[in-house]
Amino acid sequence: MERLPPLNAIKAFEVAARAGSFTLAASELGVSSAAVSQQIRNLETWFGKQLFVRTGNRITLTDAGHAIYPQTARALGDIAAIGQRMLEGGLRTRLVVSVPFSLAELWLAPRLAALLDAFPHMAIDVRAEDDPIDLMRQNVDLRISYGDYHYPGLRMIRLVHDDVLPVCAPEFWHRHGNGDPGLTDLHESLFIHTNWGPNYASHPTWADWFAACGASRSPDPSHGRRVGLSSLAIASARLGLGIALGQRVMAQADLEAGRLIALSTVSVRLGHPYCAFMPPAKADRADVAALVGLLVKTAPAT
Amino acid sequence: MERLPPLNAIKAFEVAARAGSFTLAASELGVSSAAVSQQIRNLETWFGKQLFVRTGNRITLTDAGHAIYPQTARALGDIAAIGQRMLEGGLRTRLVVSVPFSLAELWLAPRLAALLDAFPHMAIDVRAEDDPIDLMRQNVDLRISYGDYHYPGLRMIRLVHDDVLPVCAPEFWHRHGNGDPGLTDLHESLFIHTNWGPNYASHPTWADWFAACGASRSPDPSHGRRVGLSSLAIASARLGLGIALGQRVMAQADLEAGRLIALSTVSVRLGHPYCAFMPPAKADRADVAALVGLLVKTAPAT
DNA sequence: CGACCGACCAAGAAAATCTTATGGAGCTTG
DNA sequence: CAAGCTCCATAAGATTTTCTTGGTCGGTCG
Repeated sequence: MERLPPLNAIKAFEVAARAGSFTLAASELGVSSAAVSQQIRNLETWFGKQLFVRTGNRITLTDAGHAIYPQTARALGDIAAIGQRMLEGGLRTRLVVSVPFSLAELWLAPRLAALLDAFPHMAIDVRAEDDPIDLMRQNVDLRISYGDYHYPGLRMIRLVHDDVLPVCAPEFWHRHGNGDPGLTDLHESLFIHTNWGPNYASHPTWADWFAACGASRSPDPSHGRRVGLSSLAIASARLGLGIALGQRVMAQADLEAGRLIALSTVSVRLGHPYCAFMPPAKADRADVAALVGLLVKTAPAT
Repeated sequence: MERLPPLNAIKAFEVAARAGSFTLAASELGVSSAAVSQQIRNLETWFGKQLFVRTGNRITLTDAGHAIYPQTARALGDIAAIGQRMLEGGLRTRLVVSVPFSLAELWLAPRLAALLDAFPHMAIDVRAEDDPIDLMRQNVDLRISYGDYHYPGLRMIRLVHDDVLPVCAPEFWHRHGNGDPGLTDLHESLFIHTNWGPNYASHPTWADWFAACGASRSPDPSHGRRVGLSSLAIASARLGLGIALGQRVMAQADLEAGRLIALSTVSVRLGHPYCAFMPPAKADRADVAALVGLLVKTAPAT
């Protein structure tokens, strides 16, 4: 004894009945019109009754379809409302954002500043932590991570596909530079190497950058300075400690302010983009949407 | 911007919350407990909130789960009710049964008589028609067909896997018989051949029956009588026109009444069972359920 | 009358779902 | 207190559902 009609077919029916067209319904649902057609037919054979009359290329609700439409719309509306209630449930309007350590200061902070300009009363928690993290357990509304692996069930939005380029402080270049954009003759000890940690095997190194230049040089990481965080490489370069292979998004502000200079136009793309992850239900929250919108907008065109 | 939580996960949640156990919920849903576990987790990541607390091998609703349960139950109940309304919609309580020509008289009719004994006021339409038929267009509530091909979306119930055996009228055997259960010496013209029609290539013939006996004989269908309907073969045999390879379910009554005699205990199974098909929603109708129940009950154990 | 639009259909592709098998945590029992 | 049970979690692979693609047909509009 079957009990419940196929729920996704009910959903398709509700949209199609409202839209008055399978094609429109399809675009609302983000699928092809054939898919809607099939779902509707599925429901019709379940009931053993036609729900639409097909007159050539147009559809109209049958009496039976008319009879059940309001109920379907109401029931689905109720279910949609469940998601909303869930969001307000905790009566906590604090927005919790989690970012990797490296992005917190040089990338997220300035953007958050812009957001707070627009919404001065928004309560935001920023948590700096490295993967892996569990959104649910730690009550995180929005997580920024490196990599576009599609975690099952989480909504993902690509933010920026960054690249790295050699940067250093102007004084440093004044003192040590030789004017060669190929950086071929510089002493090995002048380079800052970033150790990305075990989780980030795909990050570019100085060897990658020189290879992109067509040079065979590859400064030995055992000489020179080494830092364990990409934002720290930028900071070190800014302080005149050497030439860093810095991520553009992190160096941007310093470059514009003249605290850093780019030593070449050659850059190497990172293996993956930075992405935002969130539980799908939270994508509807105004504050989450605002922040994601801002982050996407301020991303350089990829 | 996603809008609706995954509906099947909602369904799983409703059942699990009501049952208080994933395992029980799983058996109610007819799936494995792992499936329920996954669906629940799916919903939890969608909301970004736990719905159950897992304490070892036991589960309890969280506050959030408690908060949404009533809504889910109500919404799903509404959707289930849609199916019910659909059934009563036409205010027609007439039960429409469709059977192949061959089954109408000798198989369905006596069973319907039994049903009407029990429910004298039941209004029944019997339609005799061969495949293919379209349940929906022709407003058929229950279709009996040969073959257990699972039509997509229709509920199917196997009724009886019939076999054929040689039968004839007692007087006929008295006149022409030779006492040999192998029927080896009978003249070819005494056999009645059934032409099952183009759709039924798998039906057994006299050749199959003799092969089952281990005999090499195979009466030439160009001699003897030929009929185009299996029930007509039974009727012809009853009238003394020859020896038919009759289906047991059709000959049953005549055999018991002595109007036909079985000439052998050797029988050949049909290629497929007879099955009942119906739109899933109609399986809930009391009259449909009653008829199906009766048909299943009166089927000989297979 | 011809071009376009929208629904249908069938086949293959893609994705969601389920099963199986395994492991662990907490009861219950001897 | 340990052994055995039950029940949930998890991962990998299988299965089934769902979706897309490409093509056809009927109807409508210019």
